[in-house]
Amino acid sequence: MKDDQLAAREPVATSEKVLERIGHSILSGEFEPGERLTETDLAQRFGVSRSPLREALLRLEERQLIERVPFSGMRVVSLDDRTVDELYEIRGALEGLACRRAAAVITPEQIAELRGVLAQRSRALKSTRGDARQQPTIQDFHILIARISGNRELERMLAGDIWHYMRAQYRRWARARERMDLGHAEHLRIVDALEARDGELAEILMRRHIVASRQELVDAKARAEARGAA
Amino acid sequence: MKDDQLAAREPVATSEKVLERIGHSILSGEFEPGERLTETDLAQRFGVSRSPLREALLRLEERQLIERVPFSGMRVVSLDDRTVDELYEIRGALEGLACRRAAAVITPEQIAELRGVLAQRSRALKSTRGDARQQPTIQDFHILIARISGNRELERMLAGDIWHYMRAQYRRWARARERMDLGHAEHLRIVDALEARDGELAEILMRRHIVASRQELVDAKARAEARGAA
DNA sequence: TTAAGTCAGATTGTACACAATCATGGAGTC
DNA sequence: GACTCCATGATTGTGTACAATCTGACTTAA
Repeated sequence: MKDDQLAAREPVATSEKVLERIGHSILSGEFEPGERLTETDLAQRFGVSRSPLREALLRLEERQLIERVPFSGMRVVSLDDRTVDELYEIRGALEGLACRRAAAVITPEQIAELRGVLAQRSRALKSTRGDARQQPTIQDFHILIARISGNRELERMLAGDIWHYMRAQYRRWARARERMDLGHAEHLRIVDALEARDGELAEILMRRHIVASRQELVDAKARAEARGAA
Repeated sequence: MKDDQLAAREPVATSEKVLERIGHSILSGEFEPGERLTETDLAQRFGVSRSPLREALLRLEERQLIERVPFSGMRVVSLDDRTVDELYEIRGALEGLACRRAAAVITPEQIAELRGVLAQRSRALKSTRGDARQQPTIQDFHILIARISGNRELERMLAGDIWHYMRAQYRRWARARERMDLGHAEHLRIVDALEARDGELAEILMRRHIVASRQELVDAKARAEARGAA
């Protein structure tokens, strides 16, 4: 069962199904960033009419996964370095807030749950030899903190597609696993701070963690470009 | 000219025009929160077909201004107290970030611009006798800081409709002007901090300012309910 | 050679008809 | 009397045809 909560009913309408499919195609990299899309092609490709397809595309546009220009065409969003920087900065502020609030209300059971997620992720990391594409619990840790904070709007915001998309572009370059181990240590320290009910510290640690993640992305991209063409 | 920047082209498509109209109707309170809407009625009302109307409604749903349930109906979102609390908390974190970053890069010209906005608002406040509905520059101050911060995604986020809608519900109760004067003083202190390039202080002041605004909303609503039916 | 103008092709935007689904009310039964 | 079932109306979801708009190439003239 996937719907963790809040009655996420299975999609019955065609538009919902095609929305999930296209969204997944973008997030998984099946559609390249910047790739041009046409309604007719997509409709044929997915075997649906243009009407439900359009609905899906409009939603994706509102979620900033595709860009459209009237009467002209549409394309998959390509996040440039500046935008990724900006998004990471926003994410740091939001997750910092989540940590601060979570520290005030967290229960022992929830602490155990957080540690469980980290342990599961650590195991999965070893078994798959660091293949980042098969980590189902990476962002679960962050989302879980947001949920513990009790701020549903914050949780909803941090669960948005744009963040997944941002991370997806990261996976393209990051084959190295050093960062993963470092990240794991940082995660543990965040949980420690939450357990100590030190909201201020937890917020600072989370902000640093996100800054470090962003820095690793920059470095990984630089290395990749140095290998590729320079 | 309204398009401040970024080539906000005038809408040519019917769906864009009807989107603006419905959005304005919701934000202005012409459509009550919780009011039920039907596609057929709205289509007749605005003299358009259901197709462009549906596009507008889908966008509004993604922006959390209306709620839809498949095959059943749709209604204008009604923000309950808890949600407003959560949104204010998020807004505080985001605007705090904007202040922190703006302090690092602000120019004397931009400081003057901020003071200009405050002065204009102060004048408007006197001339219209504190009628909150005719304040075109209230949120301009906040958006301007976000713009100065240089984080375009942050600016886009803080310019979202949901925040306008949240404030709109506030205007319903707030006729008193004490809060406006207090808010004015707080705004001035924020600008002072920005001018001193004290990002940390600016962030703290902005967070407090938003907490105070939220508190005033709670009090105003309590007073209104006490007057009305209690 | 370059520039503007125009025309065709492609693509999106809109309208309308029909199908799928849901909610409400009443009839029937236990 | 309360409950279940079913039919009917209302509402949204989908398919298809057509109109509006844009892009790019080709022509033509300076």
